[in-house]
Amino acid sequence: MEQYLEKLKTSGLKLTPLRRAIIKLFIDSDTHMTPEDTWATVKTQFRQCGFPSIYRNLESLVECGILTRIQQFDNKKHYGLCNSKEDHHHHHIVCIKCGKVDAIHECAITDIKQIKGYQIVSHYMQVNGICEDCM
Amino acid sequence: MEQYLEKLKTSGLKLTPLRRAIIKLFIDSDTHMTPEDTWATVKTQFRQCGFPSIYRNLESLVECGILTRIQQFDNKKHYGLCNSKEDHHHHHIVCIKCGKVDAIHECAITDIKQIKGYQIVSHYMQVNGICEDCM
DNA sequence: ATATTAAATAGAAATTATTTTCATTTAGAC
DNA sequence: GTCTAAATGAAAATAATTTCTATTTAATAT
Repeated sequence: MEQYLEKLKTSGLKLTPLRRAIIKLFIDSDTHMTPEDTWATVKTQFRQCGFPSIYRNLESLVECGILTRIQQFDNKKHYGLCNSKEDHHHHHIVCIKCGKVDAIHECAITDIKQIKGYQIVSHYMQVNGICEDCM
Repeated sequence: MEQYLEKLKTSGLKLTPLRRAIIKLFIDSDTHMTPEDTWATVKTQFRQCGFPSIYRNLESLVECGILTRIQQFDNKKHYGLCNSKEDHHHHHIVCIKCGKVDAIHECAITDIKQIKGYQIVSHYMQVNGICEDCM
């Protein structure tokens, strides 16, 4: 938890009870979640927690590097905890069984200078796999 | 156009006027589009073209390899023409200026056997760049 | 401790995107 | 031409996300 609160502070975001609860939820659940998933759990502790706060916070927490966006092609946003210790470029692997997210530092693109006449600006990579617990 | 119609046939999908128009639109526009973009253009030719047909067809065309899903993190679906000649594993590069999509065959993951105890199942990679025309 | 202030919150309502349902039409095979 | 499963359009429903606004609160300086 400490490392995440540190990131919040660095980004100038306030440590509100809601934010703490969201972060704790991601740490405890160890899976990626949609805004609705998040809200469903958080509202058991904060009876009057609104959707907008969930949506805004999930995005804020991505901005400051605590969460990462996970792609699922199902019309919903998905977020996972970014457990990377380091700050620089990395990707994530997602367990297709339990939804667990892990930072990975393998990256092919850094070696590729030029692609068919394109100038590379950025890239997104998501690896899907099965984690040890789910094998 | 021929190569795409071939893919349709192989997948057992009927060649309807709407499908032909959608494919032609992607060929001509040379950019990725949301269902709404697609509908807006297609309806100039098919006055009574409904949303559901657009949504269904875009997904069908992804299934048979004519289109590919493009990730944009903006709550909309995005589709681009998949111009890969070959059938096997590949990724796409997207021009951040004009939206043009190209197949690329560079792939890092094929070299990586194991990631931190995960068994790799699949991966998605999207490279964003600037194409020659936009440089 | 207390006051201050910009940031964060909840709630309601609005907006936007997507899907379902179903009756009708049509492409492709015979 | 006939047939049949697939595809279509229209309306309505659903689901996801955002906007708006008044209120509250965390963090800072006093």
